[in-house]
Amino acid sequence: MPISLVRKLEQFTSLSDPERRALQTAPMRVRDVPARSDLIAEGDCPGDVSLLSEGFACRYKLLGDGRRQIMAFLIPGDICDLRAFLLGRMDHAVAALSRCQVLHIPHQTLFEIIEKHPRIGFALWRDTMLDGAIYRQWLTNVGRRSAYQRIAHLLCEIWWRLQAVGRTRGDSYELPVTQTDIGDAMGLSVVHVNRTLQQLRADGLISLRSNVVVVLNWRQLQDAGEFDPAYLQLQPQLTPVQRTDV
Amino acid sequence: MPISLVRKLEQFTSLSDPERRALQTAPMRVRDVPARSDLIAEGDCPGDVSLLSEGFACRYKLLGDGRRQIMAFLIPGDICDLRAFLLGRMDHAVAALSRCQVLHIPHQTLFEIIEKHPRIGFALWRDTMLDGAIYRQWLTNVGRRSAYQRIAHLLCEIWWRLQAVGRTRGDSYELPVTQTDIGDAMGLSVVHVNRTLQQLRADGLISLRSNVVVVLNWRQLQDAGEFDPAYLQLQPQLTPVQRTDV
DNA sequence: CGTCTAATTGAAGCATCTCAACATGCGTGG
DNA sequence: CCACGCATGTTGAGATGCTTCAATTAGACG
Repeated sequence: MPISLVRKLEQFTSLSDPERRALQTAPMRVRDVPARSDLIAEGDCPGDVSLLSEGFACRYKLLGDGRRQIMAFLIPGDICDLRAFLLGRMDHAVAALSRCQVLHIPHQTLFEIIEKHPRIGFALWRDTMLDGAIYRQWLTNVGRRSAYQRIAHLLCEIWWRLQAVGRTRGDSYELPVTQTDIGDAMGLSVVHVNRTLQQLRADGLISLRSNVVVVLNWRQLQDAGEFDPAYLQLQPQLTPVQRTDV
Repeated sequence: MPISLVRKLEQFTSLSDPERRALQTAPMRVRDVPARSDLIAEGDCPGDVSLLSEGFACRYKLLGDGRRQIMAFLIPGDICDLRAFLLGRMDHAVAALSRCQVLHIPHQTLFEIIEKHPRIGFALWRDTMLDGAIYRQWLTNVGRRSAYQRIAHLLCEIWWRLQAVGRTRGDSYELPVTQTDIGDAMGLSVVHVNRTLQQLRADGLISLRSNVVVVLNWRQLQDAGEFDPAYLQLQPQLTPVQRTDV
């Protein structure tokens, strides 16, 4: 089921009935976006916030010579442009990697909800802070780890994040992303990503075919990437009931 | 003059008299910290927020093999551990690079101020969002730029940030940081940092001696790093009057 | 089936790293 | 005020992880 703002926020905070109602009754536009198109361009000043409710997207910047750096992968439940709500202009672009569904909430509406329900403001602020934690991990990855370690870490991170929104099936998940995308995210060339993935496969850590990742050896994959999920601030474990959307 | 919380927030938002008063009358502890010591360790759950009012610090993580990644440089006016205010446990450490002075505000106090003055909450949230913008730039640096470009970009960024808090003297500023620190921040070895700095000097872009950076050729330095200060969200220009602290 | 994108492979080059000295500067105790 | 000692900066040389270029193969889709 697509992800709502209520569900998004309840990942981190429990909401009261009035809070939940305020979010549910808010006017909201749904938009479908084709794969490989920009959701938001660098420099945009959107007038509403978009929540990714289905699909895979990324934040990226283009460099002078045309190369690209992907700075984040966005999965269902992630907010694309909270930045513009607070700071106006977007300093980076957001692109759909697969077909996406996006929920739009006018800034004005969101602002009024936060004014009336400050805990929702805190929950969103917390979410911004969590993004920071992910950026720091990525910096560590790109700055100090080998290609092998980086990709291992990335594959772990994505599993955990998808797991929190019910988008995994056991040890496997769909990753609708090209090797070029992985390279642009981890600061590597496609060629090297390709060879590194082959290594990960040869070592029996993962399988990856037609955009489906299967983790075959959790222990080794986590160790390789020095991955510790603590920074993702996930609940100890969501029960199936909590996972049911509102 | 050391930087207060009022001054910090007024970089981005103008405050009303009651808001300013609430911040000024808040109980606050001042602490002096020697260079090269940890302000906050990874895993800490501090009970108050620390604002760096004097000195230079950094956020960092240690890797399994002992290598270090610095994820941010903190300058006067930066908040060290807002993360713990929202998410509890620190996912990284903060170390003083020079001698530092830190202002401590109990979480409880800050929380009450925000409850009473929601705009202060927004201002702090905005600050968190701005940190995100800096992380994204660093990711782009480390992921896709050469050593020469990275360091050029870094030296520009620091000048602009210091300038906003009145810590520059014309085109020069003090950077109490070793070449090892720069390497750990930009994902480079000390040796290569050293050679790259020599190149920047040889090309006449900068001078750097005993921790003093002088930008000799702005145009070339900015071009080299593809630096555009827009992401730092600085006021068009602070007048000397606005710069006067409260 | 042809077309287009993504994945794969080989080979050569280079930016950056590692190791290992050596130089310099600065704070401190004598 | 000098001399020692340690942190920091500098240099040389060899090694390598990753890149680039240039094909080739495999899949997906109308």
